[in-house]
Amino acid sequence: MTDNQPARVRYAPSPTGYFHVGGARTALYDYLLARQTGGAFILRVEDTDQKRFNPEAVADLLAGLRFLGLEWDEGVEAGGSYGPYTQTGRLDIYRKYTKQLLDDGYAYRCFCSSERLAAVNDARQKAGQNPGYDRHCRRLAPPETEARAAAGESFTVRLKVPPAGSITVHDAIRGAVTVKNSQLNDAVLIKSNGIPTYHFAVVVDDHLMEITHVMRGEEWLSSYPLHAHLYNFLGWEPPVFAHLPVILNPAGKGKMSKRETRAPDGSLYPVFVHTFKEMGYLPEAMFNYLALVGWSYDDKTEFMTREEIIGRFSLKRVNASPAAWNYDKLNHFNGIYIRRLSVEALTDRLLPFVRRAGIQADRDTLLKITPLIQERLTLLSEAAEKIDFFFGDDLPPFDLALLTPKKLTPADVPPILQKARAVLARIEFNHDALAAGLKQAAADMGLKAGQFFQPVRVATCGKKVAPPLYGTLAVLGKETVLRRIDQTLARLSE
RNA sequence: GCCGCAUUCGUCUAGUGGCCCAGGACACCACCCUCUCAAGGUGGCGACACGGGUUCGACUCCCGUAUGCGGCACCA
Repeated sequence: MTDNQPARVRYAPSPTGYFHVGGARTALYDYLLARQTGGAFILRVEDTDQKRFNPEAVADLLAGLRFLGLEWDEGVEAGGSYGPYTQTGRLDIYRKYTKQLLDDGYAYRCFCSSERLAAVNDARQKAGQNPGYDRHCRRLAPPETEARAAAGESFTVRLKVPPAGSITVHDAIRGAVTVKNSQLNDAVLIKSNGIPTYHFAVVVDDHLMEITHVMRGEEWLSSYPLHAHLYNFLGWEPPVFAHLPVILNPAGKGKMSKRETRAPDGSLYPVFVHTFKEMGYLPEAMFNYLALVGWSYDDKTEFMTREEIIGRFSLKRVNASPAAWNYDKLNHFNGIYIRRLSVEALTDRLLPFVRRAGIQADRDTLLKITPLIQERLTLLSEAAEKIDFFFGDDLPPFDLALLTPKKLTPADVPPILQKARAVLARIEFNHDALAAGLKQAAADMGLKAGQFFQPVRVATCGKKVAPPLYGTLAVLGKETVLRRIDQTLARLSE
């Protein structure tokens, strides 16, 4: 399927917020390419923005990647021979290449104050020009700038963009993109605090870590030409670049929010990986769906195993246009994956969700209940409210009006329950016997099965919508079933 | 404002000049199955943004317009 050499691919988020689906999709594609080619998936943390750094974000990121099964071979916590894998640990390295750029005349020191920069920006915009820096310090002679720097004056280091001409860059998804150099700014490479900007750090790190494919969000496409100049000035061969389209909100209008919002009905629209996990989305369903947000294999194949996706993934088939996140479709995927699980596996995944909901469930009992709800689940978290009545001896009070089936009256209910009780008392509690007995009982009373079953269901489960009756009664057991029917009958006669 | 990217059913997509009066999936609707709810089955609704070219022939190529998105920070 692939003719690629082993790829070294990195996921390099900046830890400023929780791990969301956009980042997860990028990490997934990185992982796929690395696994497909037998290469390495590397995790690097871009913490050059000290102001927005959030230590909680790193933990959330690692947990999210592990949940999705995107195990990395190298990087944070995994180690490797290209470290450090956190940018603030690489300051000496950046210093070395800054000096090289300065010495070669591809960069210069800038002493402008932020006030002046802001003023220049305003003036340029008012004059109808592109906002940006006016290259004021670009003409300063190196001996002078060195002296000022040595004297302790604060400065940044800027890239010396070629004054004329244009540059053509290649994107694996979009093809060639040409930009005039006049559109480019003399971007800051090193901030006055000595820490590199993203632009500089990413180029140095990717090169030194021998990254072969850079996948990142589309928002970086505009600065790609800048990075390309940097590769040229440093005399390095650039890796393959692929700018992934943004993920749109479900309406397809505008970017998917990086904050979780609620629908008018109060339900949550998750965007963080940890929230999807808490809601009971399966990692395999997320993996499959995420792969399809922007990529497709052919005109009809959608359900694929991890191995199949790894084998079939191709950057050439990544769409250049943005894709809307479709919760309905993800839910559908999740339901399919839940149904594909073995009863044992589903039970094990359900157990923590059920217990978290406050139900004292034991695995053996749950094992018997799972088959009854397996094809009725979209999310693992939905199980609890579907099976709560299986636990505890007595039912919490329910609305007696629920007992009355369509076309019948409340007065019809007691005779039905009495008939059901009589039949249930004498038959064995297995599926076939229950089916035969209850159907016969309905026929004896001249009722449709549905009419006869409703009071029985409500009296034993406490709700109108419940798993199939025969299986439910069998799990509940004769003793509990008869007692609950008696209790309902008693409430009705009060 | 300037620059860049994108534009097929409501949504995700297939389609690389004739196989397409456009195929699949989610959602929606109807019917079937059925003890409720699901699941499953069958069928239906529904799209090439617009205008010019190029060509015997354009969803596919070119130009323009419109719309959306991104960038133009000592944030990533």
